[in-house]
Amino acid sequence: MTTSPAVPRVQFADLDSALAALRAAGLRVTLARRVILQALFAADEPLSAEAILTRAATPELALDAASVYRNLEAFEHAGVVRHVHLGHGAGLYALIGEGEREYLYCERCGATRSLAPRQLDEIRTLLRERFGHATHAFGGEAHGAPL
Amino acid sequence: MTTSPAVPRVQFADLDSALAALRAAGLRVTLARRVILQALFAADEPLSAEAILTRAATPELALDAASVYRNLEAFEHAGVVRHVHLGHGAGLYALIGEGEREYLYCERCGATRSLAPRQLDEIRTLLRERFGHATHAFGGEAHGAPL
DNA sequence: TTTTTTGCAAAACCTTTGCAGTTGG
DNA sequence: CCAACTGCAAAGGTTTTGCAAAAAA
Repeated sequence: MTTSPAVPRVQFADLDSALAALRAAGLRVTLARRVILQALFAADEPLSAEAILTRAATPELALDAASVYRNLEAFEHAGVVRHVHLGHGAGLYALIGEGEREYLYCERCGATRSLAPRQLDEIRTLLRERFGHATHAFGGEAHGAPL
Repeated sequence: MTTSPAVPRVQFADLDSALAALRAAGLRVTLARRVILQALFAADEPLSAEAILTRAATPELALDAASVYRNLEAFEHAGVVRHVHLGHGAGLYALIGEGEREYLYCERCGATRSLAPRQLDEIRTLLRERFGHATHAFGGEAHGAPL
């Protein structure tokens, strides 16, 4: 696998729109919230609270786990992130909105495959037809062929 | 909703075949293992370790949580149960084998809908065709119309 | 008898909560 | 200024691990 260091792939929409969503939800924009969102925007996969803490910690900012959890919950209420579980580990948080991704997790090998939401449209339709569910944020787990 | 107390619904195959599977995997058949499996057979939904502990505890048997976890892990290796997560709570354990069920969990209302495995055949096929997964033990989470 | 399994206790994780001090609007 | 937010510390819930006693084969 090769990487393209000159053209960093921008996976999600901009940070400012996420901050605007926070303001719209009546939340204040703080430094802690900025760096948490930046960590999520920089990653192209869901992050655990601990992973966010690690990535957002800088010499000058003493971010605490409690704040990360409290903020992620606030973000979830504001419709900015969603809280998912892949496998048996800690909960993970992923950005919602423009550029949002869906995830397929392999229980056998632990790999996570990132999908565009549209790639699950057929499955969503089938679920709705068969079981009456208008599924959003579909988070299935599969095991079988490695991802 | 009405119940039929006179005809208890037998949801899964027999306890003896599960015990045979344990022996086949080189595990000993102990009283603790018997009562854990009985609790799972008696329930028609996945149970948490704590739920199993509550249901399996009797005045004469001092079953411990550590034993429940150790045994559920052993059962999983032996192919007798599977370990799933529905929502954000504790892990749940469900029987595998004849009479096995699949579960659809509503993130909005918390309800769990039990399905016959065949009811997911179409979705399994679609997943395999689109993403190359021979999914077994499909454990999707959905939210939308209440279950 | 030999190995596995058990209960108990302690620890490891992950997450939540209380509180006094700080910060954003 | 005032309500919202923060770090710190402590607690809560779930799961794992170490070890000597008990039970299965």
